[in-house]
Amino acid sequence: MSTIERALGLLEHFSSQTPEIGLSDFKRLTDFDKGTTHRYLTALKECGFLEQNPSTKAYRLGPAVIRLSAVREKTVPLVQTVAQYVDELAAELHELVHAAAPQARGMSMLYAVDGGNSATRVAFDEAEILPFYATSSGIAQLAYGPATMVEEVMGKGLERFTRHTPQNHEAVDELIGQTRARGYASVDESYEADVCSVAVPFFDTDAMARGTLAIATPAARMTEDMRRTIITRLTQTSQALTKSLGGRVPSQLLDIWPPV
Amino acid sequence: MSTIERALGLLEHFSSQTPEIGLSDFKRLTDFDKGTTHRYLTALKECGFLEQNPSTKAYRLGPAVIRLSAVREKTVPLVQTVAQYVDELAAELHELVHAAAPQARGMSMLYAVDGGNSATRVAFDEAEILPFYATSSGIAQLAYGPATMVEEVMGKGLERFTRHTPQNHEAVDELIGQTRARGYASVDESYEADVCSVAVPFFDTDAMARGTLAIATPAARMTEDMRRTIITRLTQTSQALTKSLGGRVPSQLLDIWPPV
DNA sequence: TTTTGCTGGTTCATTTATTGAACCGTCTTT
DNA sequence: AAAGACGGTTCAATAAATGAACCAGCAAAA
Repeated sequence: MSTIERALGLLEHFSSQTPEIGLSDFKRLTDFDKGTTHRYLTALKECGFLEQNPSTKAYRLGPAVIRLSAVREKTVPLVQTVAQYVDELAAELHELVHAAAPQARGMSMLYAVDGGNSATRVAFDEAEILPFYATSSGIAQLAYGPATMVEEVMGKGLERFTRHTPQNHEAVDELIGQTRARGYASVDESYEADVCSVAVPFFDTDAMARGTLAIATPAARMTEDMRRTIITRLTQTSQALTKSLGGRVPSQLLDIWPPV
Repeated sequence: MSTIERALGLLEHFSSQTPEIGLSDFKRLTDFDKGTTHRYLTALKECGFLEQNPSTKAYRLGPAVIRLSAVREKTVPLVQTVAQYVDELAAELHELVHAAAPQARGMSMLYAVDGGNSATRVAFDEAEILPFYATSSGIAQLAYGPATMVEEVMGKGLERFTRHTPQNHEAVDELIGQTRARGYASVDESYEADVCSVAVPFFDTDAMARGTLAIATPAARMTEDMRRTIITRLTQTSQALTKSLGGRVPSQLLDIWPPV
């Protein structure tokens, strides 16, 4: 792993639970040398990706991420398009609805709405990078994305999250095959205990998965009826979103997904 | 400049005008070796900061900036607070209103609204990093921010943007002094020809400038009356915003700024 | 009050990763 | 057909990165 990747990896430690992180905390989180860590933090700060809280000296995400996010949305307005579809689904089904996009080592959150009105809800963290092989979103992306993404996953070890996490590449391949056969991914309790989800891809102009739409519920609420409703609404929404983005649903899915 | 900083510097080349950039274009923009540039782009892509357009192979900003921006706003909800004040000022004064935050080498855009309803407007680019010494926002930040920021600017060369750009550190010091005396910065036509602006800081709990609010107009529309109105509304809005953020306006400004 | 332990931060001899000139395959232009 | 441009790769030489040891300041424990 290059110096650049090691430094940027520090940014992945921030979340709602850890808004600020000190130098020594970073050392503990990463097992990097403190001097090395300090140099990475200083470089990230110099470029605006981090800033220091003046009173605690702890580091937090800086203005560069706001600026670059605005540039990205201005130039590739994906979140603003996705948002309206996610808002609508969340208002209708009253569960956690989220959109994610692939990056090299997992699915990166784009937009999420917790439409839940129940006492029990699926916890959500926008910092999360969902592993490809252990989540519905990830498996949906692998099933309908470039073959090279599957090859990359097959070349790596599989970290275990719950007792249902796929433990070998054959199991992952089986999930991918299943997803291709039925037009959606549903990998229950594989990444988080007691959480069930369904995900579908949405598509680019080259009919490759550009990202995914997913709905997650506590296991108790994912009845057969609920699952059918979710599948129907996700496949419909994906077709509308793909069309909005000027993308193209691959023909093998047009045969499986009910038309809108 | 470290390898990390050189790599991250590539991200600053994206804007509305350049949504995608190819490897060879990056080489021309940066004068880095093509092999070196490719390695930087690959590392940034691996971490989700860049993605490649499948059809053109050109690079564009990736999903990591969206995710980290969401994390940053969740943990330090500055943009969402600032946005309502900027929206209100833009609707009222019908000019370009923007908020920016400091990073090491300039002011980074947080949020902007072009409230203009005239044929002539100030062009705006959210990718922009405003140099401290040549913009109203930058000078306002230097005047009311940590002394170390002024020292850093004084230790560097001053690039010229227009014929009004301050050409030596004495001139910058004079602008800072003037800003401290009157409670706002107004550095006209120094960064862009024919553009006038006024900026004020807003404050953190330690009474240090956390960022700035600014209004920019074409020179022809910045009449004496307009300037007075802008100054009044900016100082009032900064006090309200600082209060919303739980910050503290320094006492020397409370003597200058009219109370709300 | 003194000692210990923790924080953020710095230094520089040693080590490792980075660098960039030269090269490659593919596609477009002349 | 040849030249030129693109994205991308290789590896000997080079420069940057590394991390153990150290620092000052502050808080906690003895």
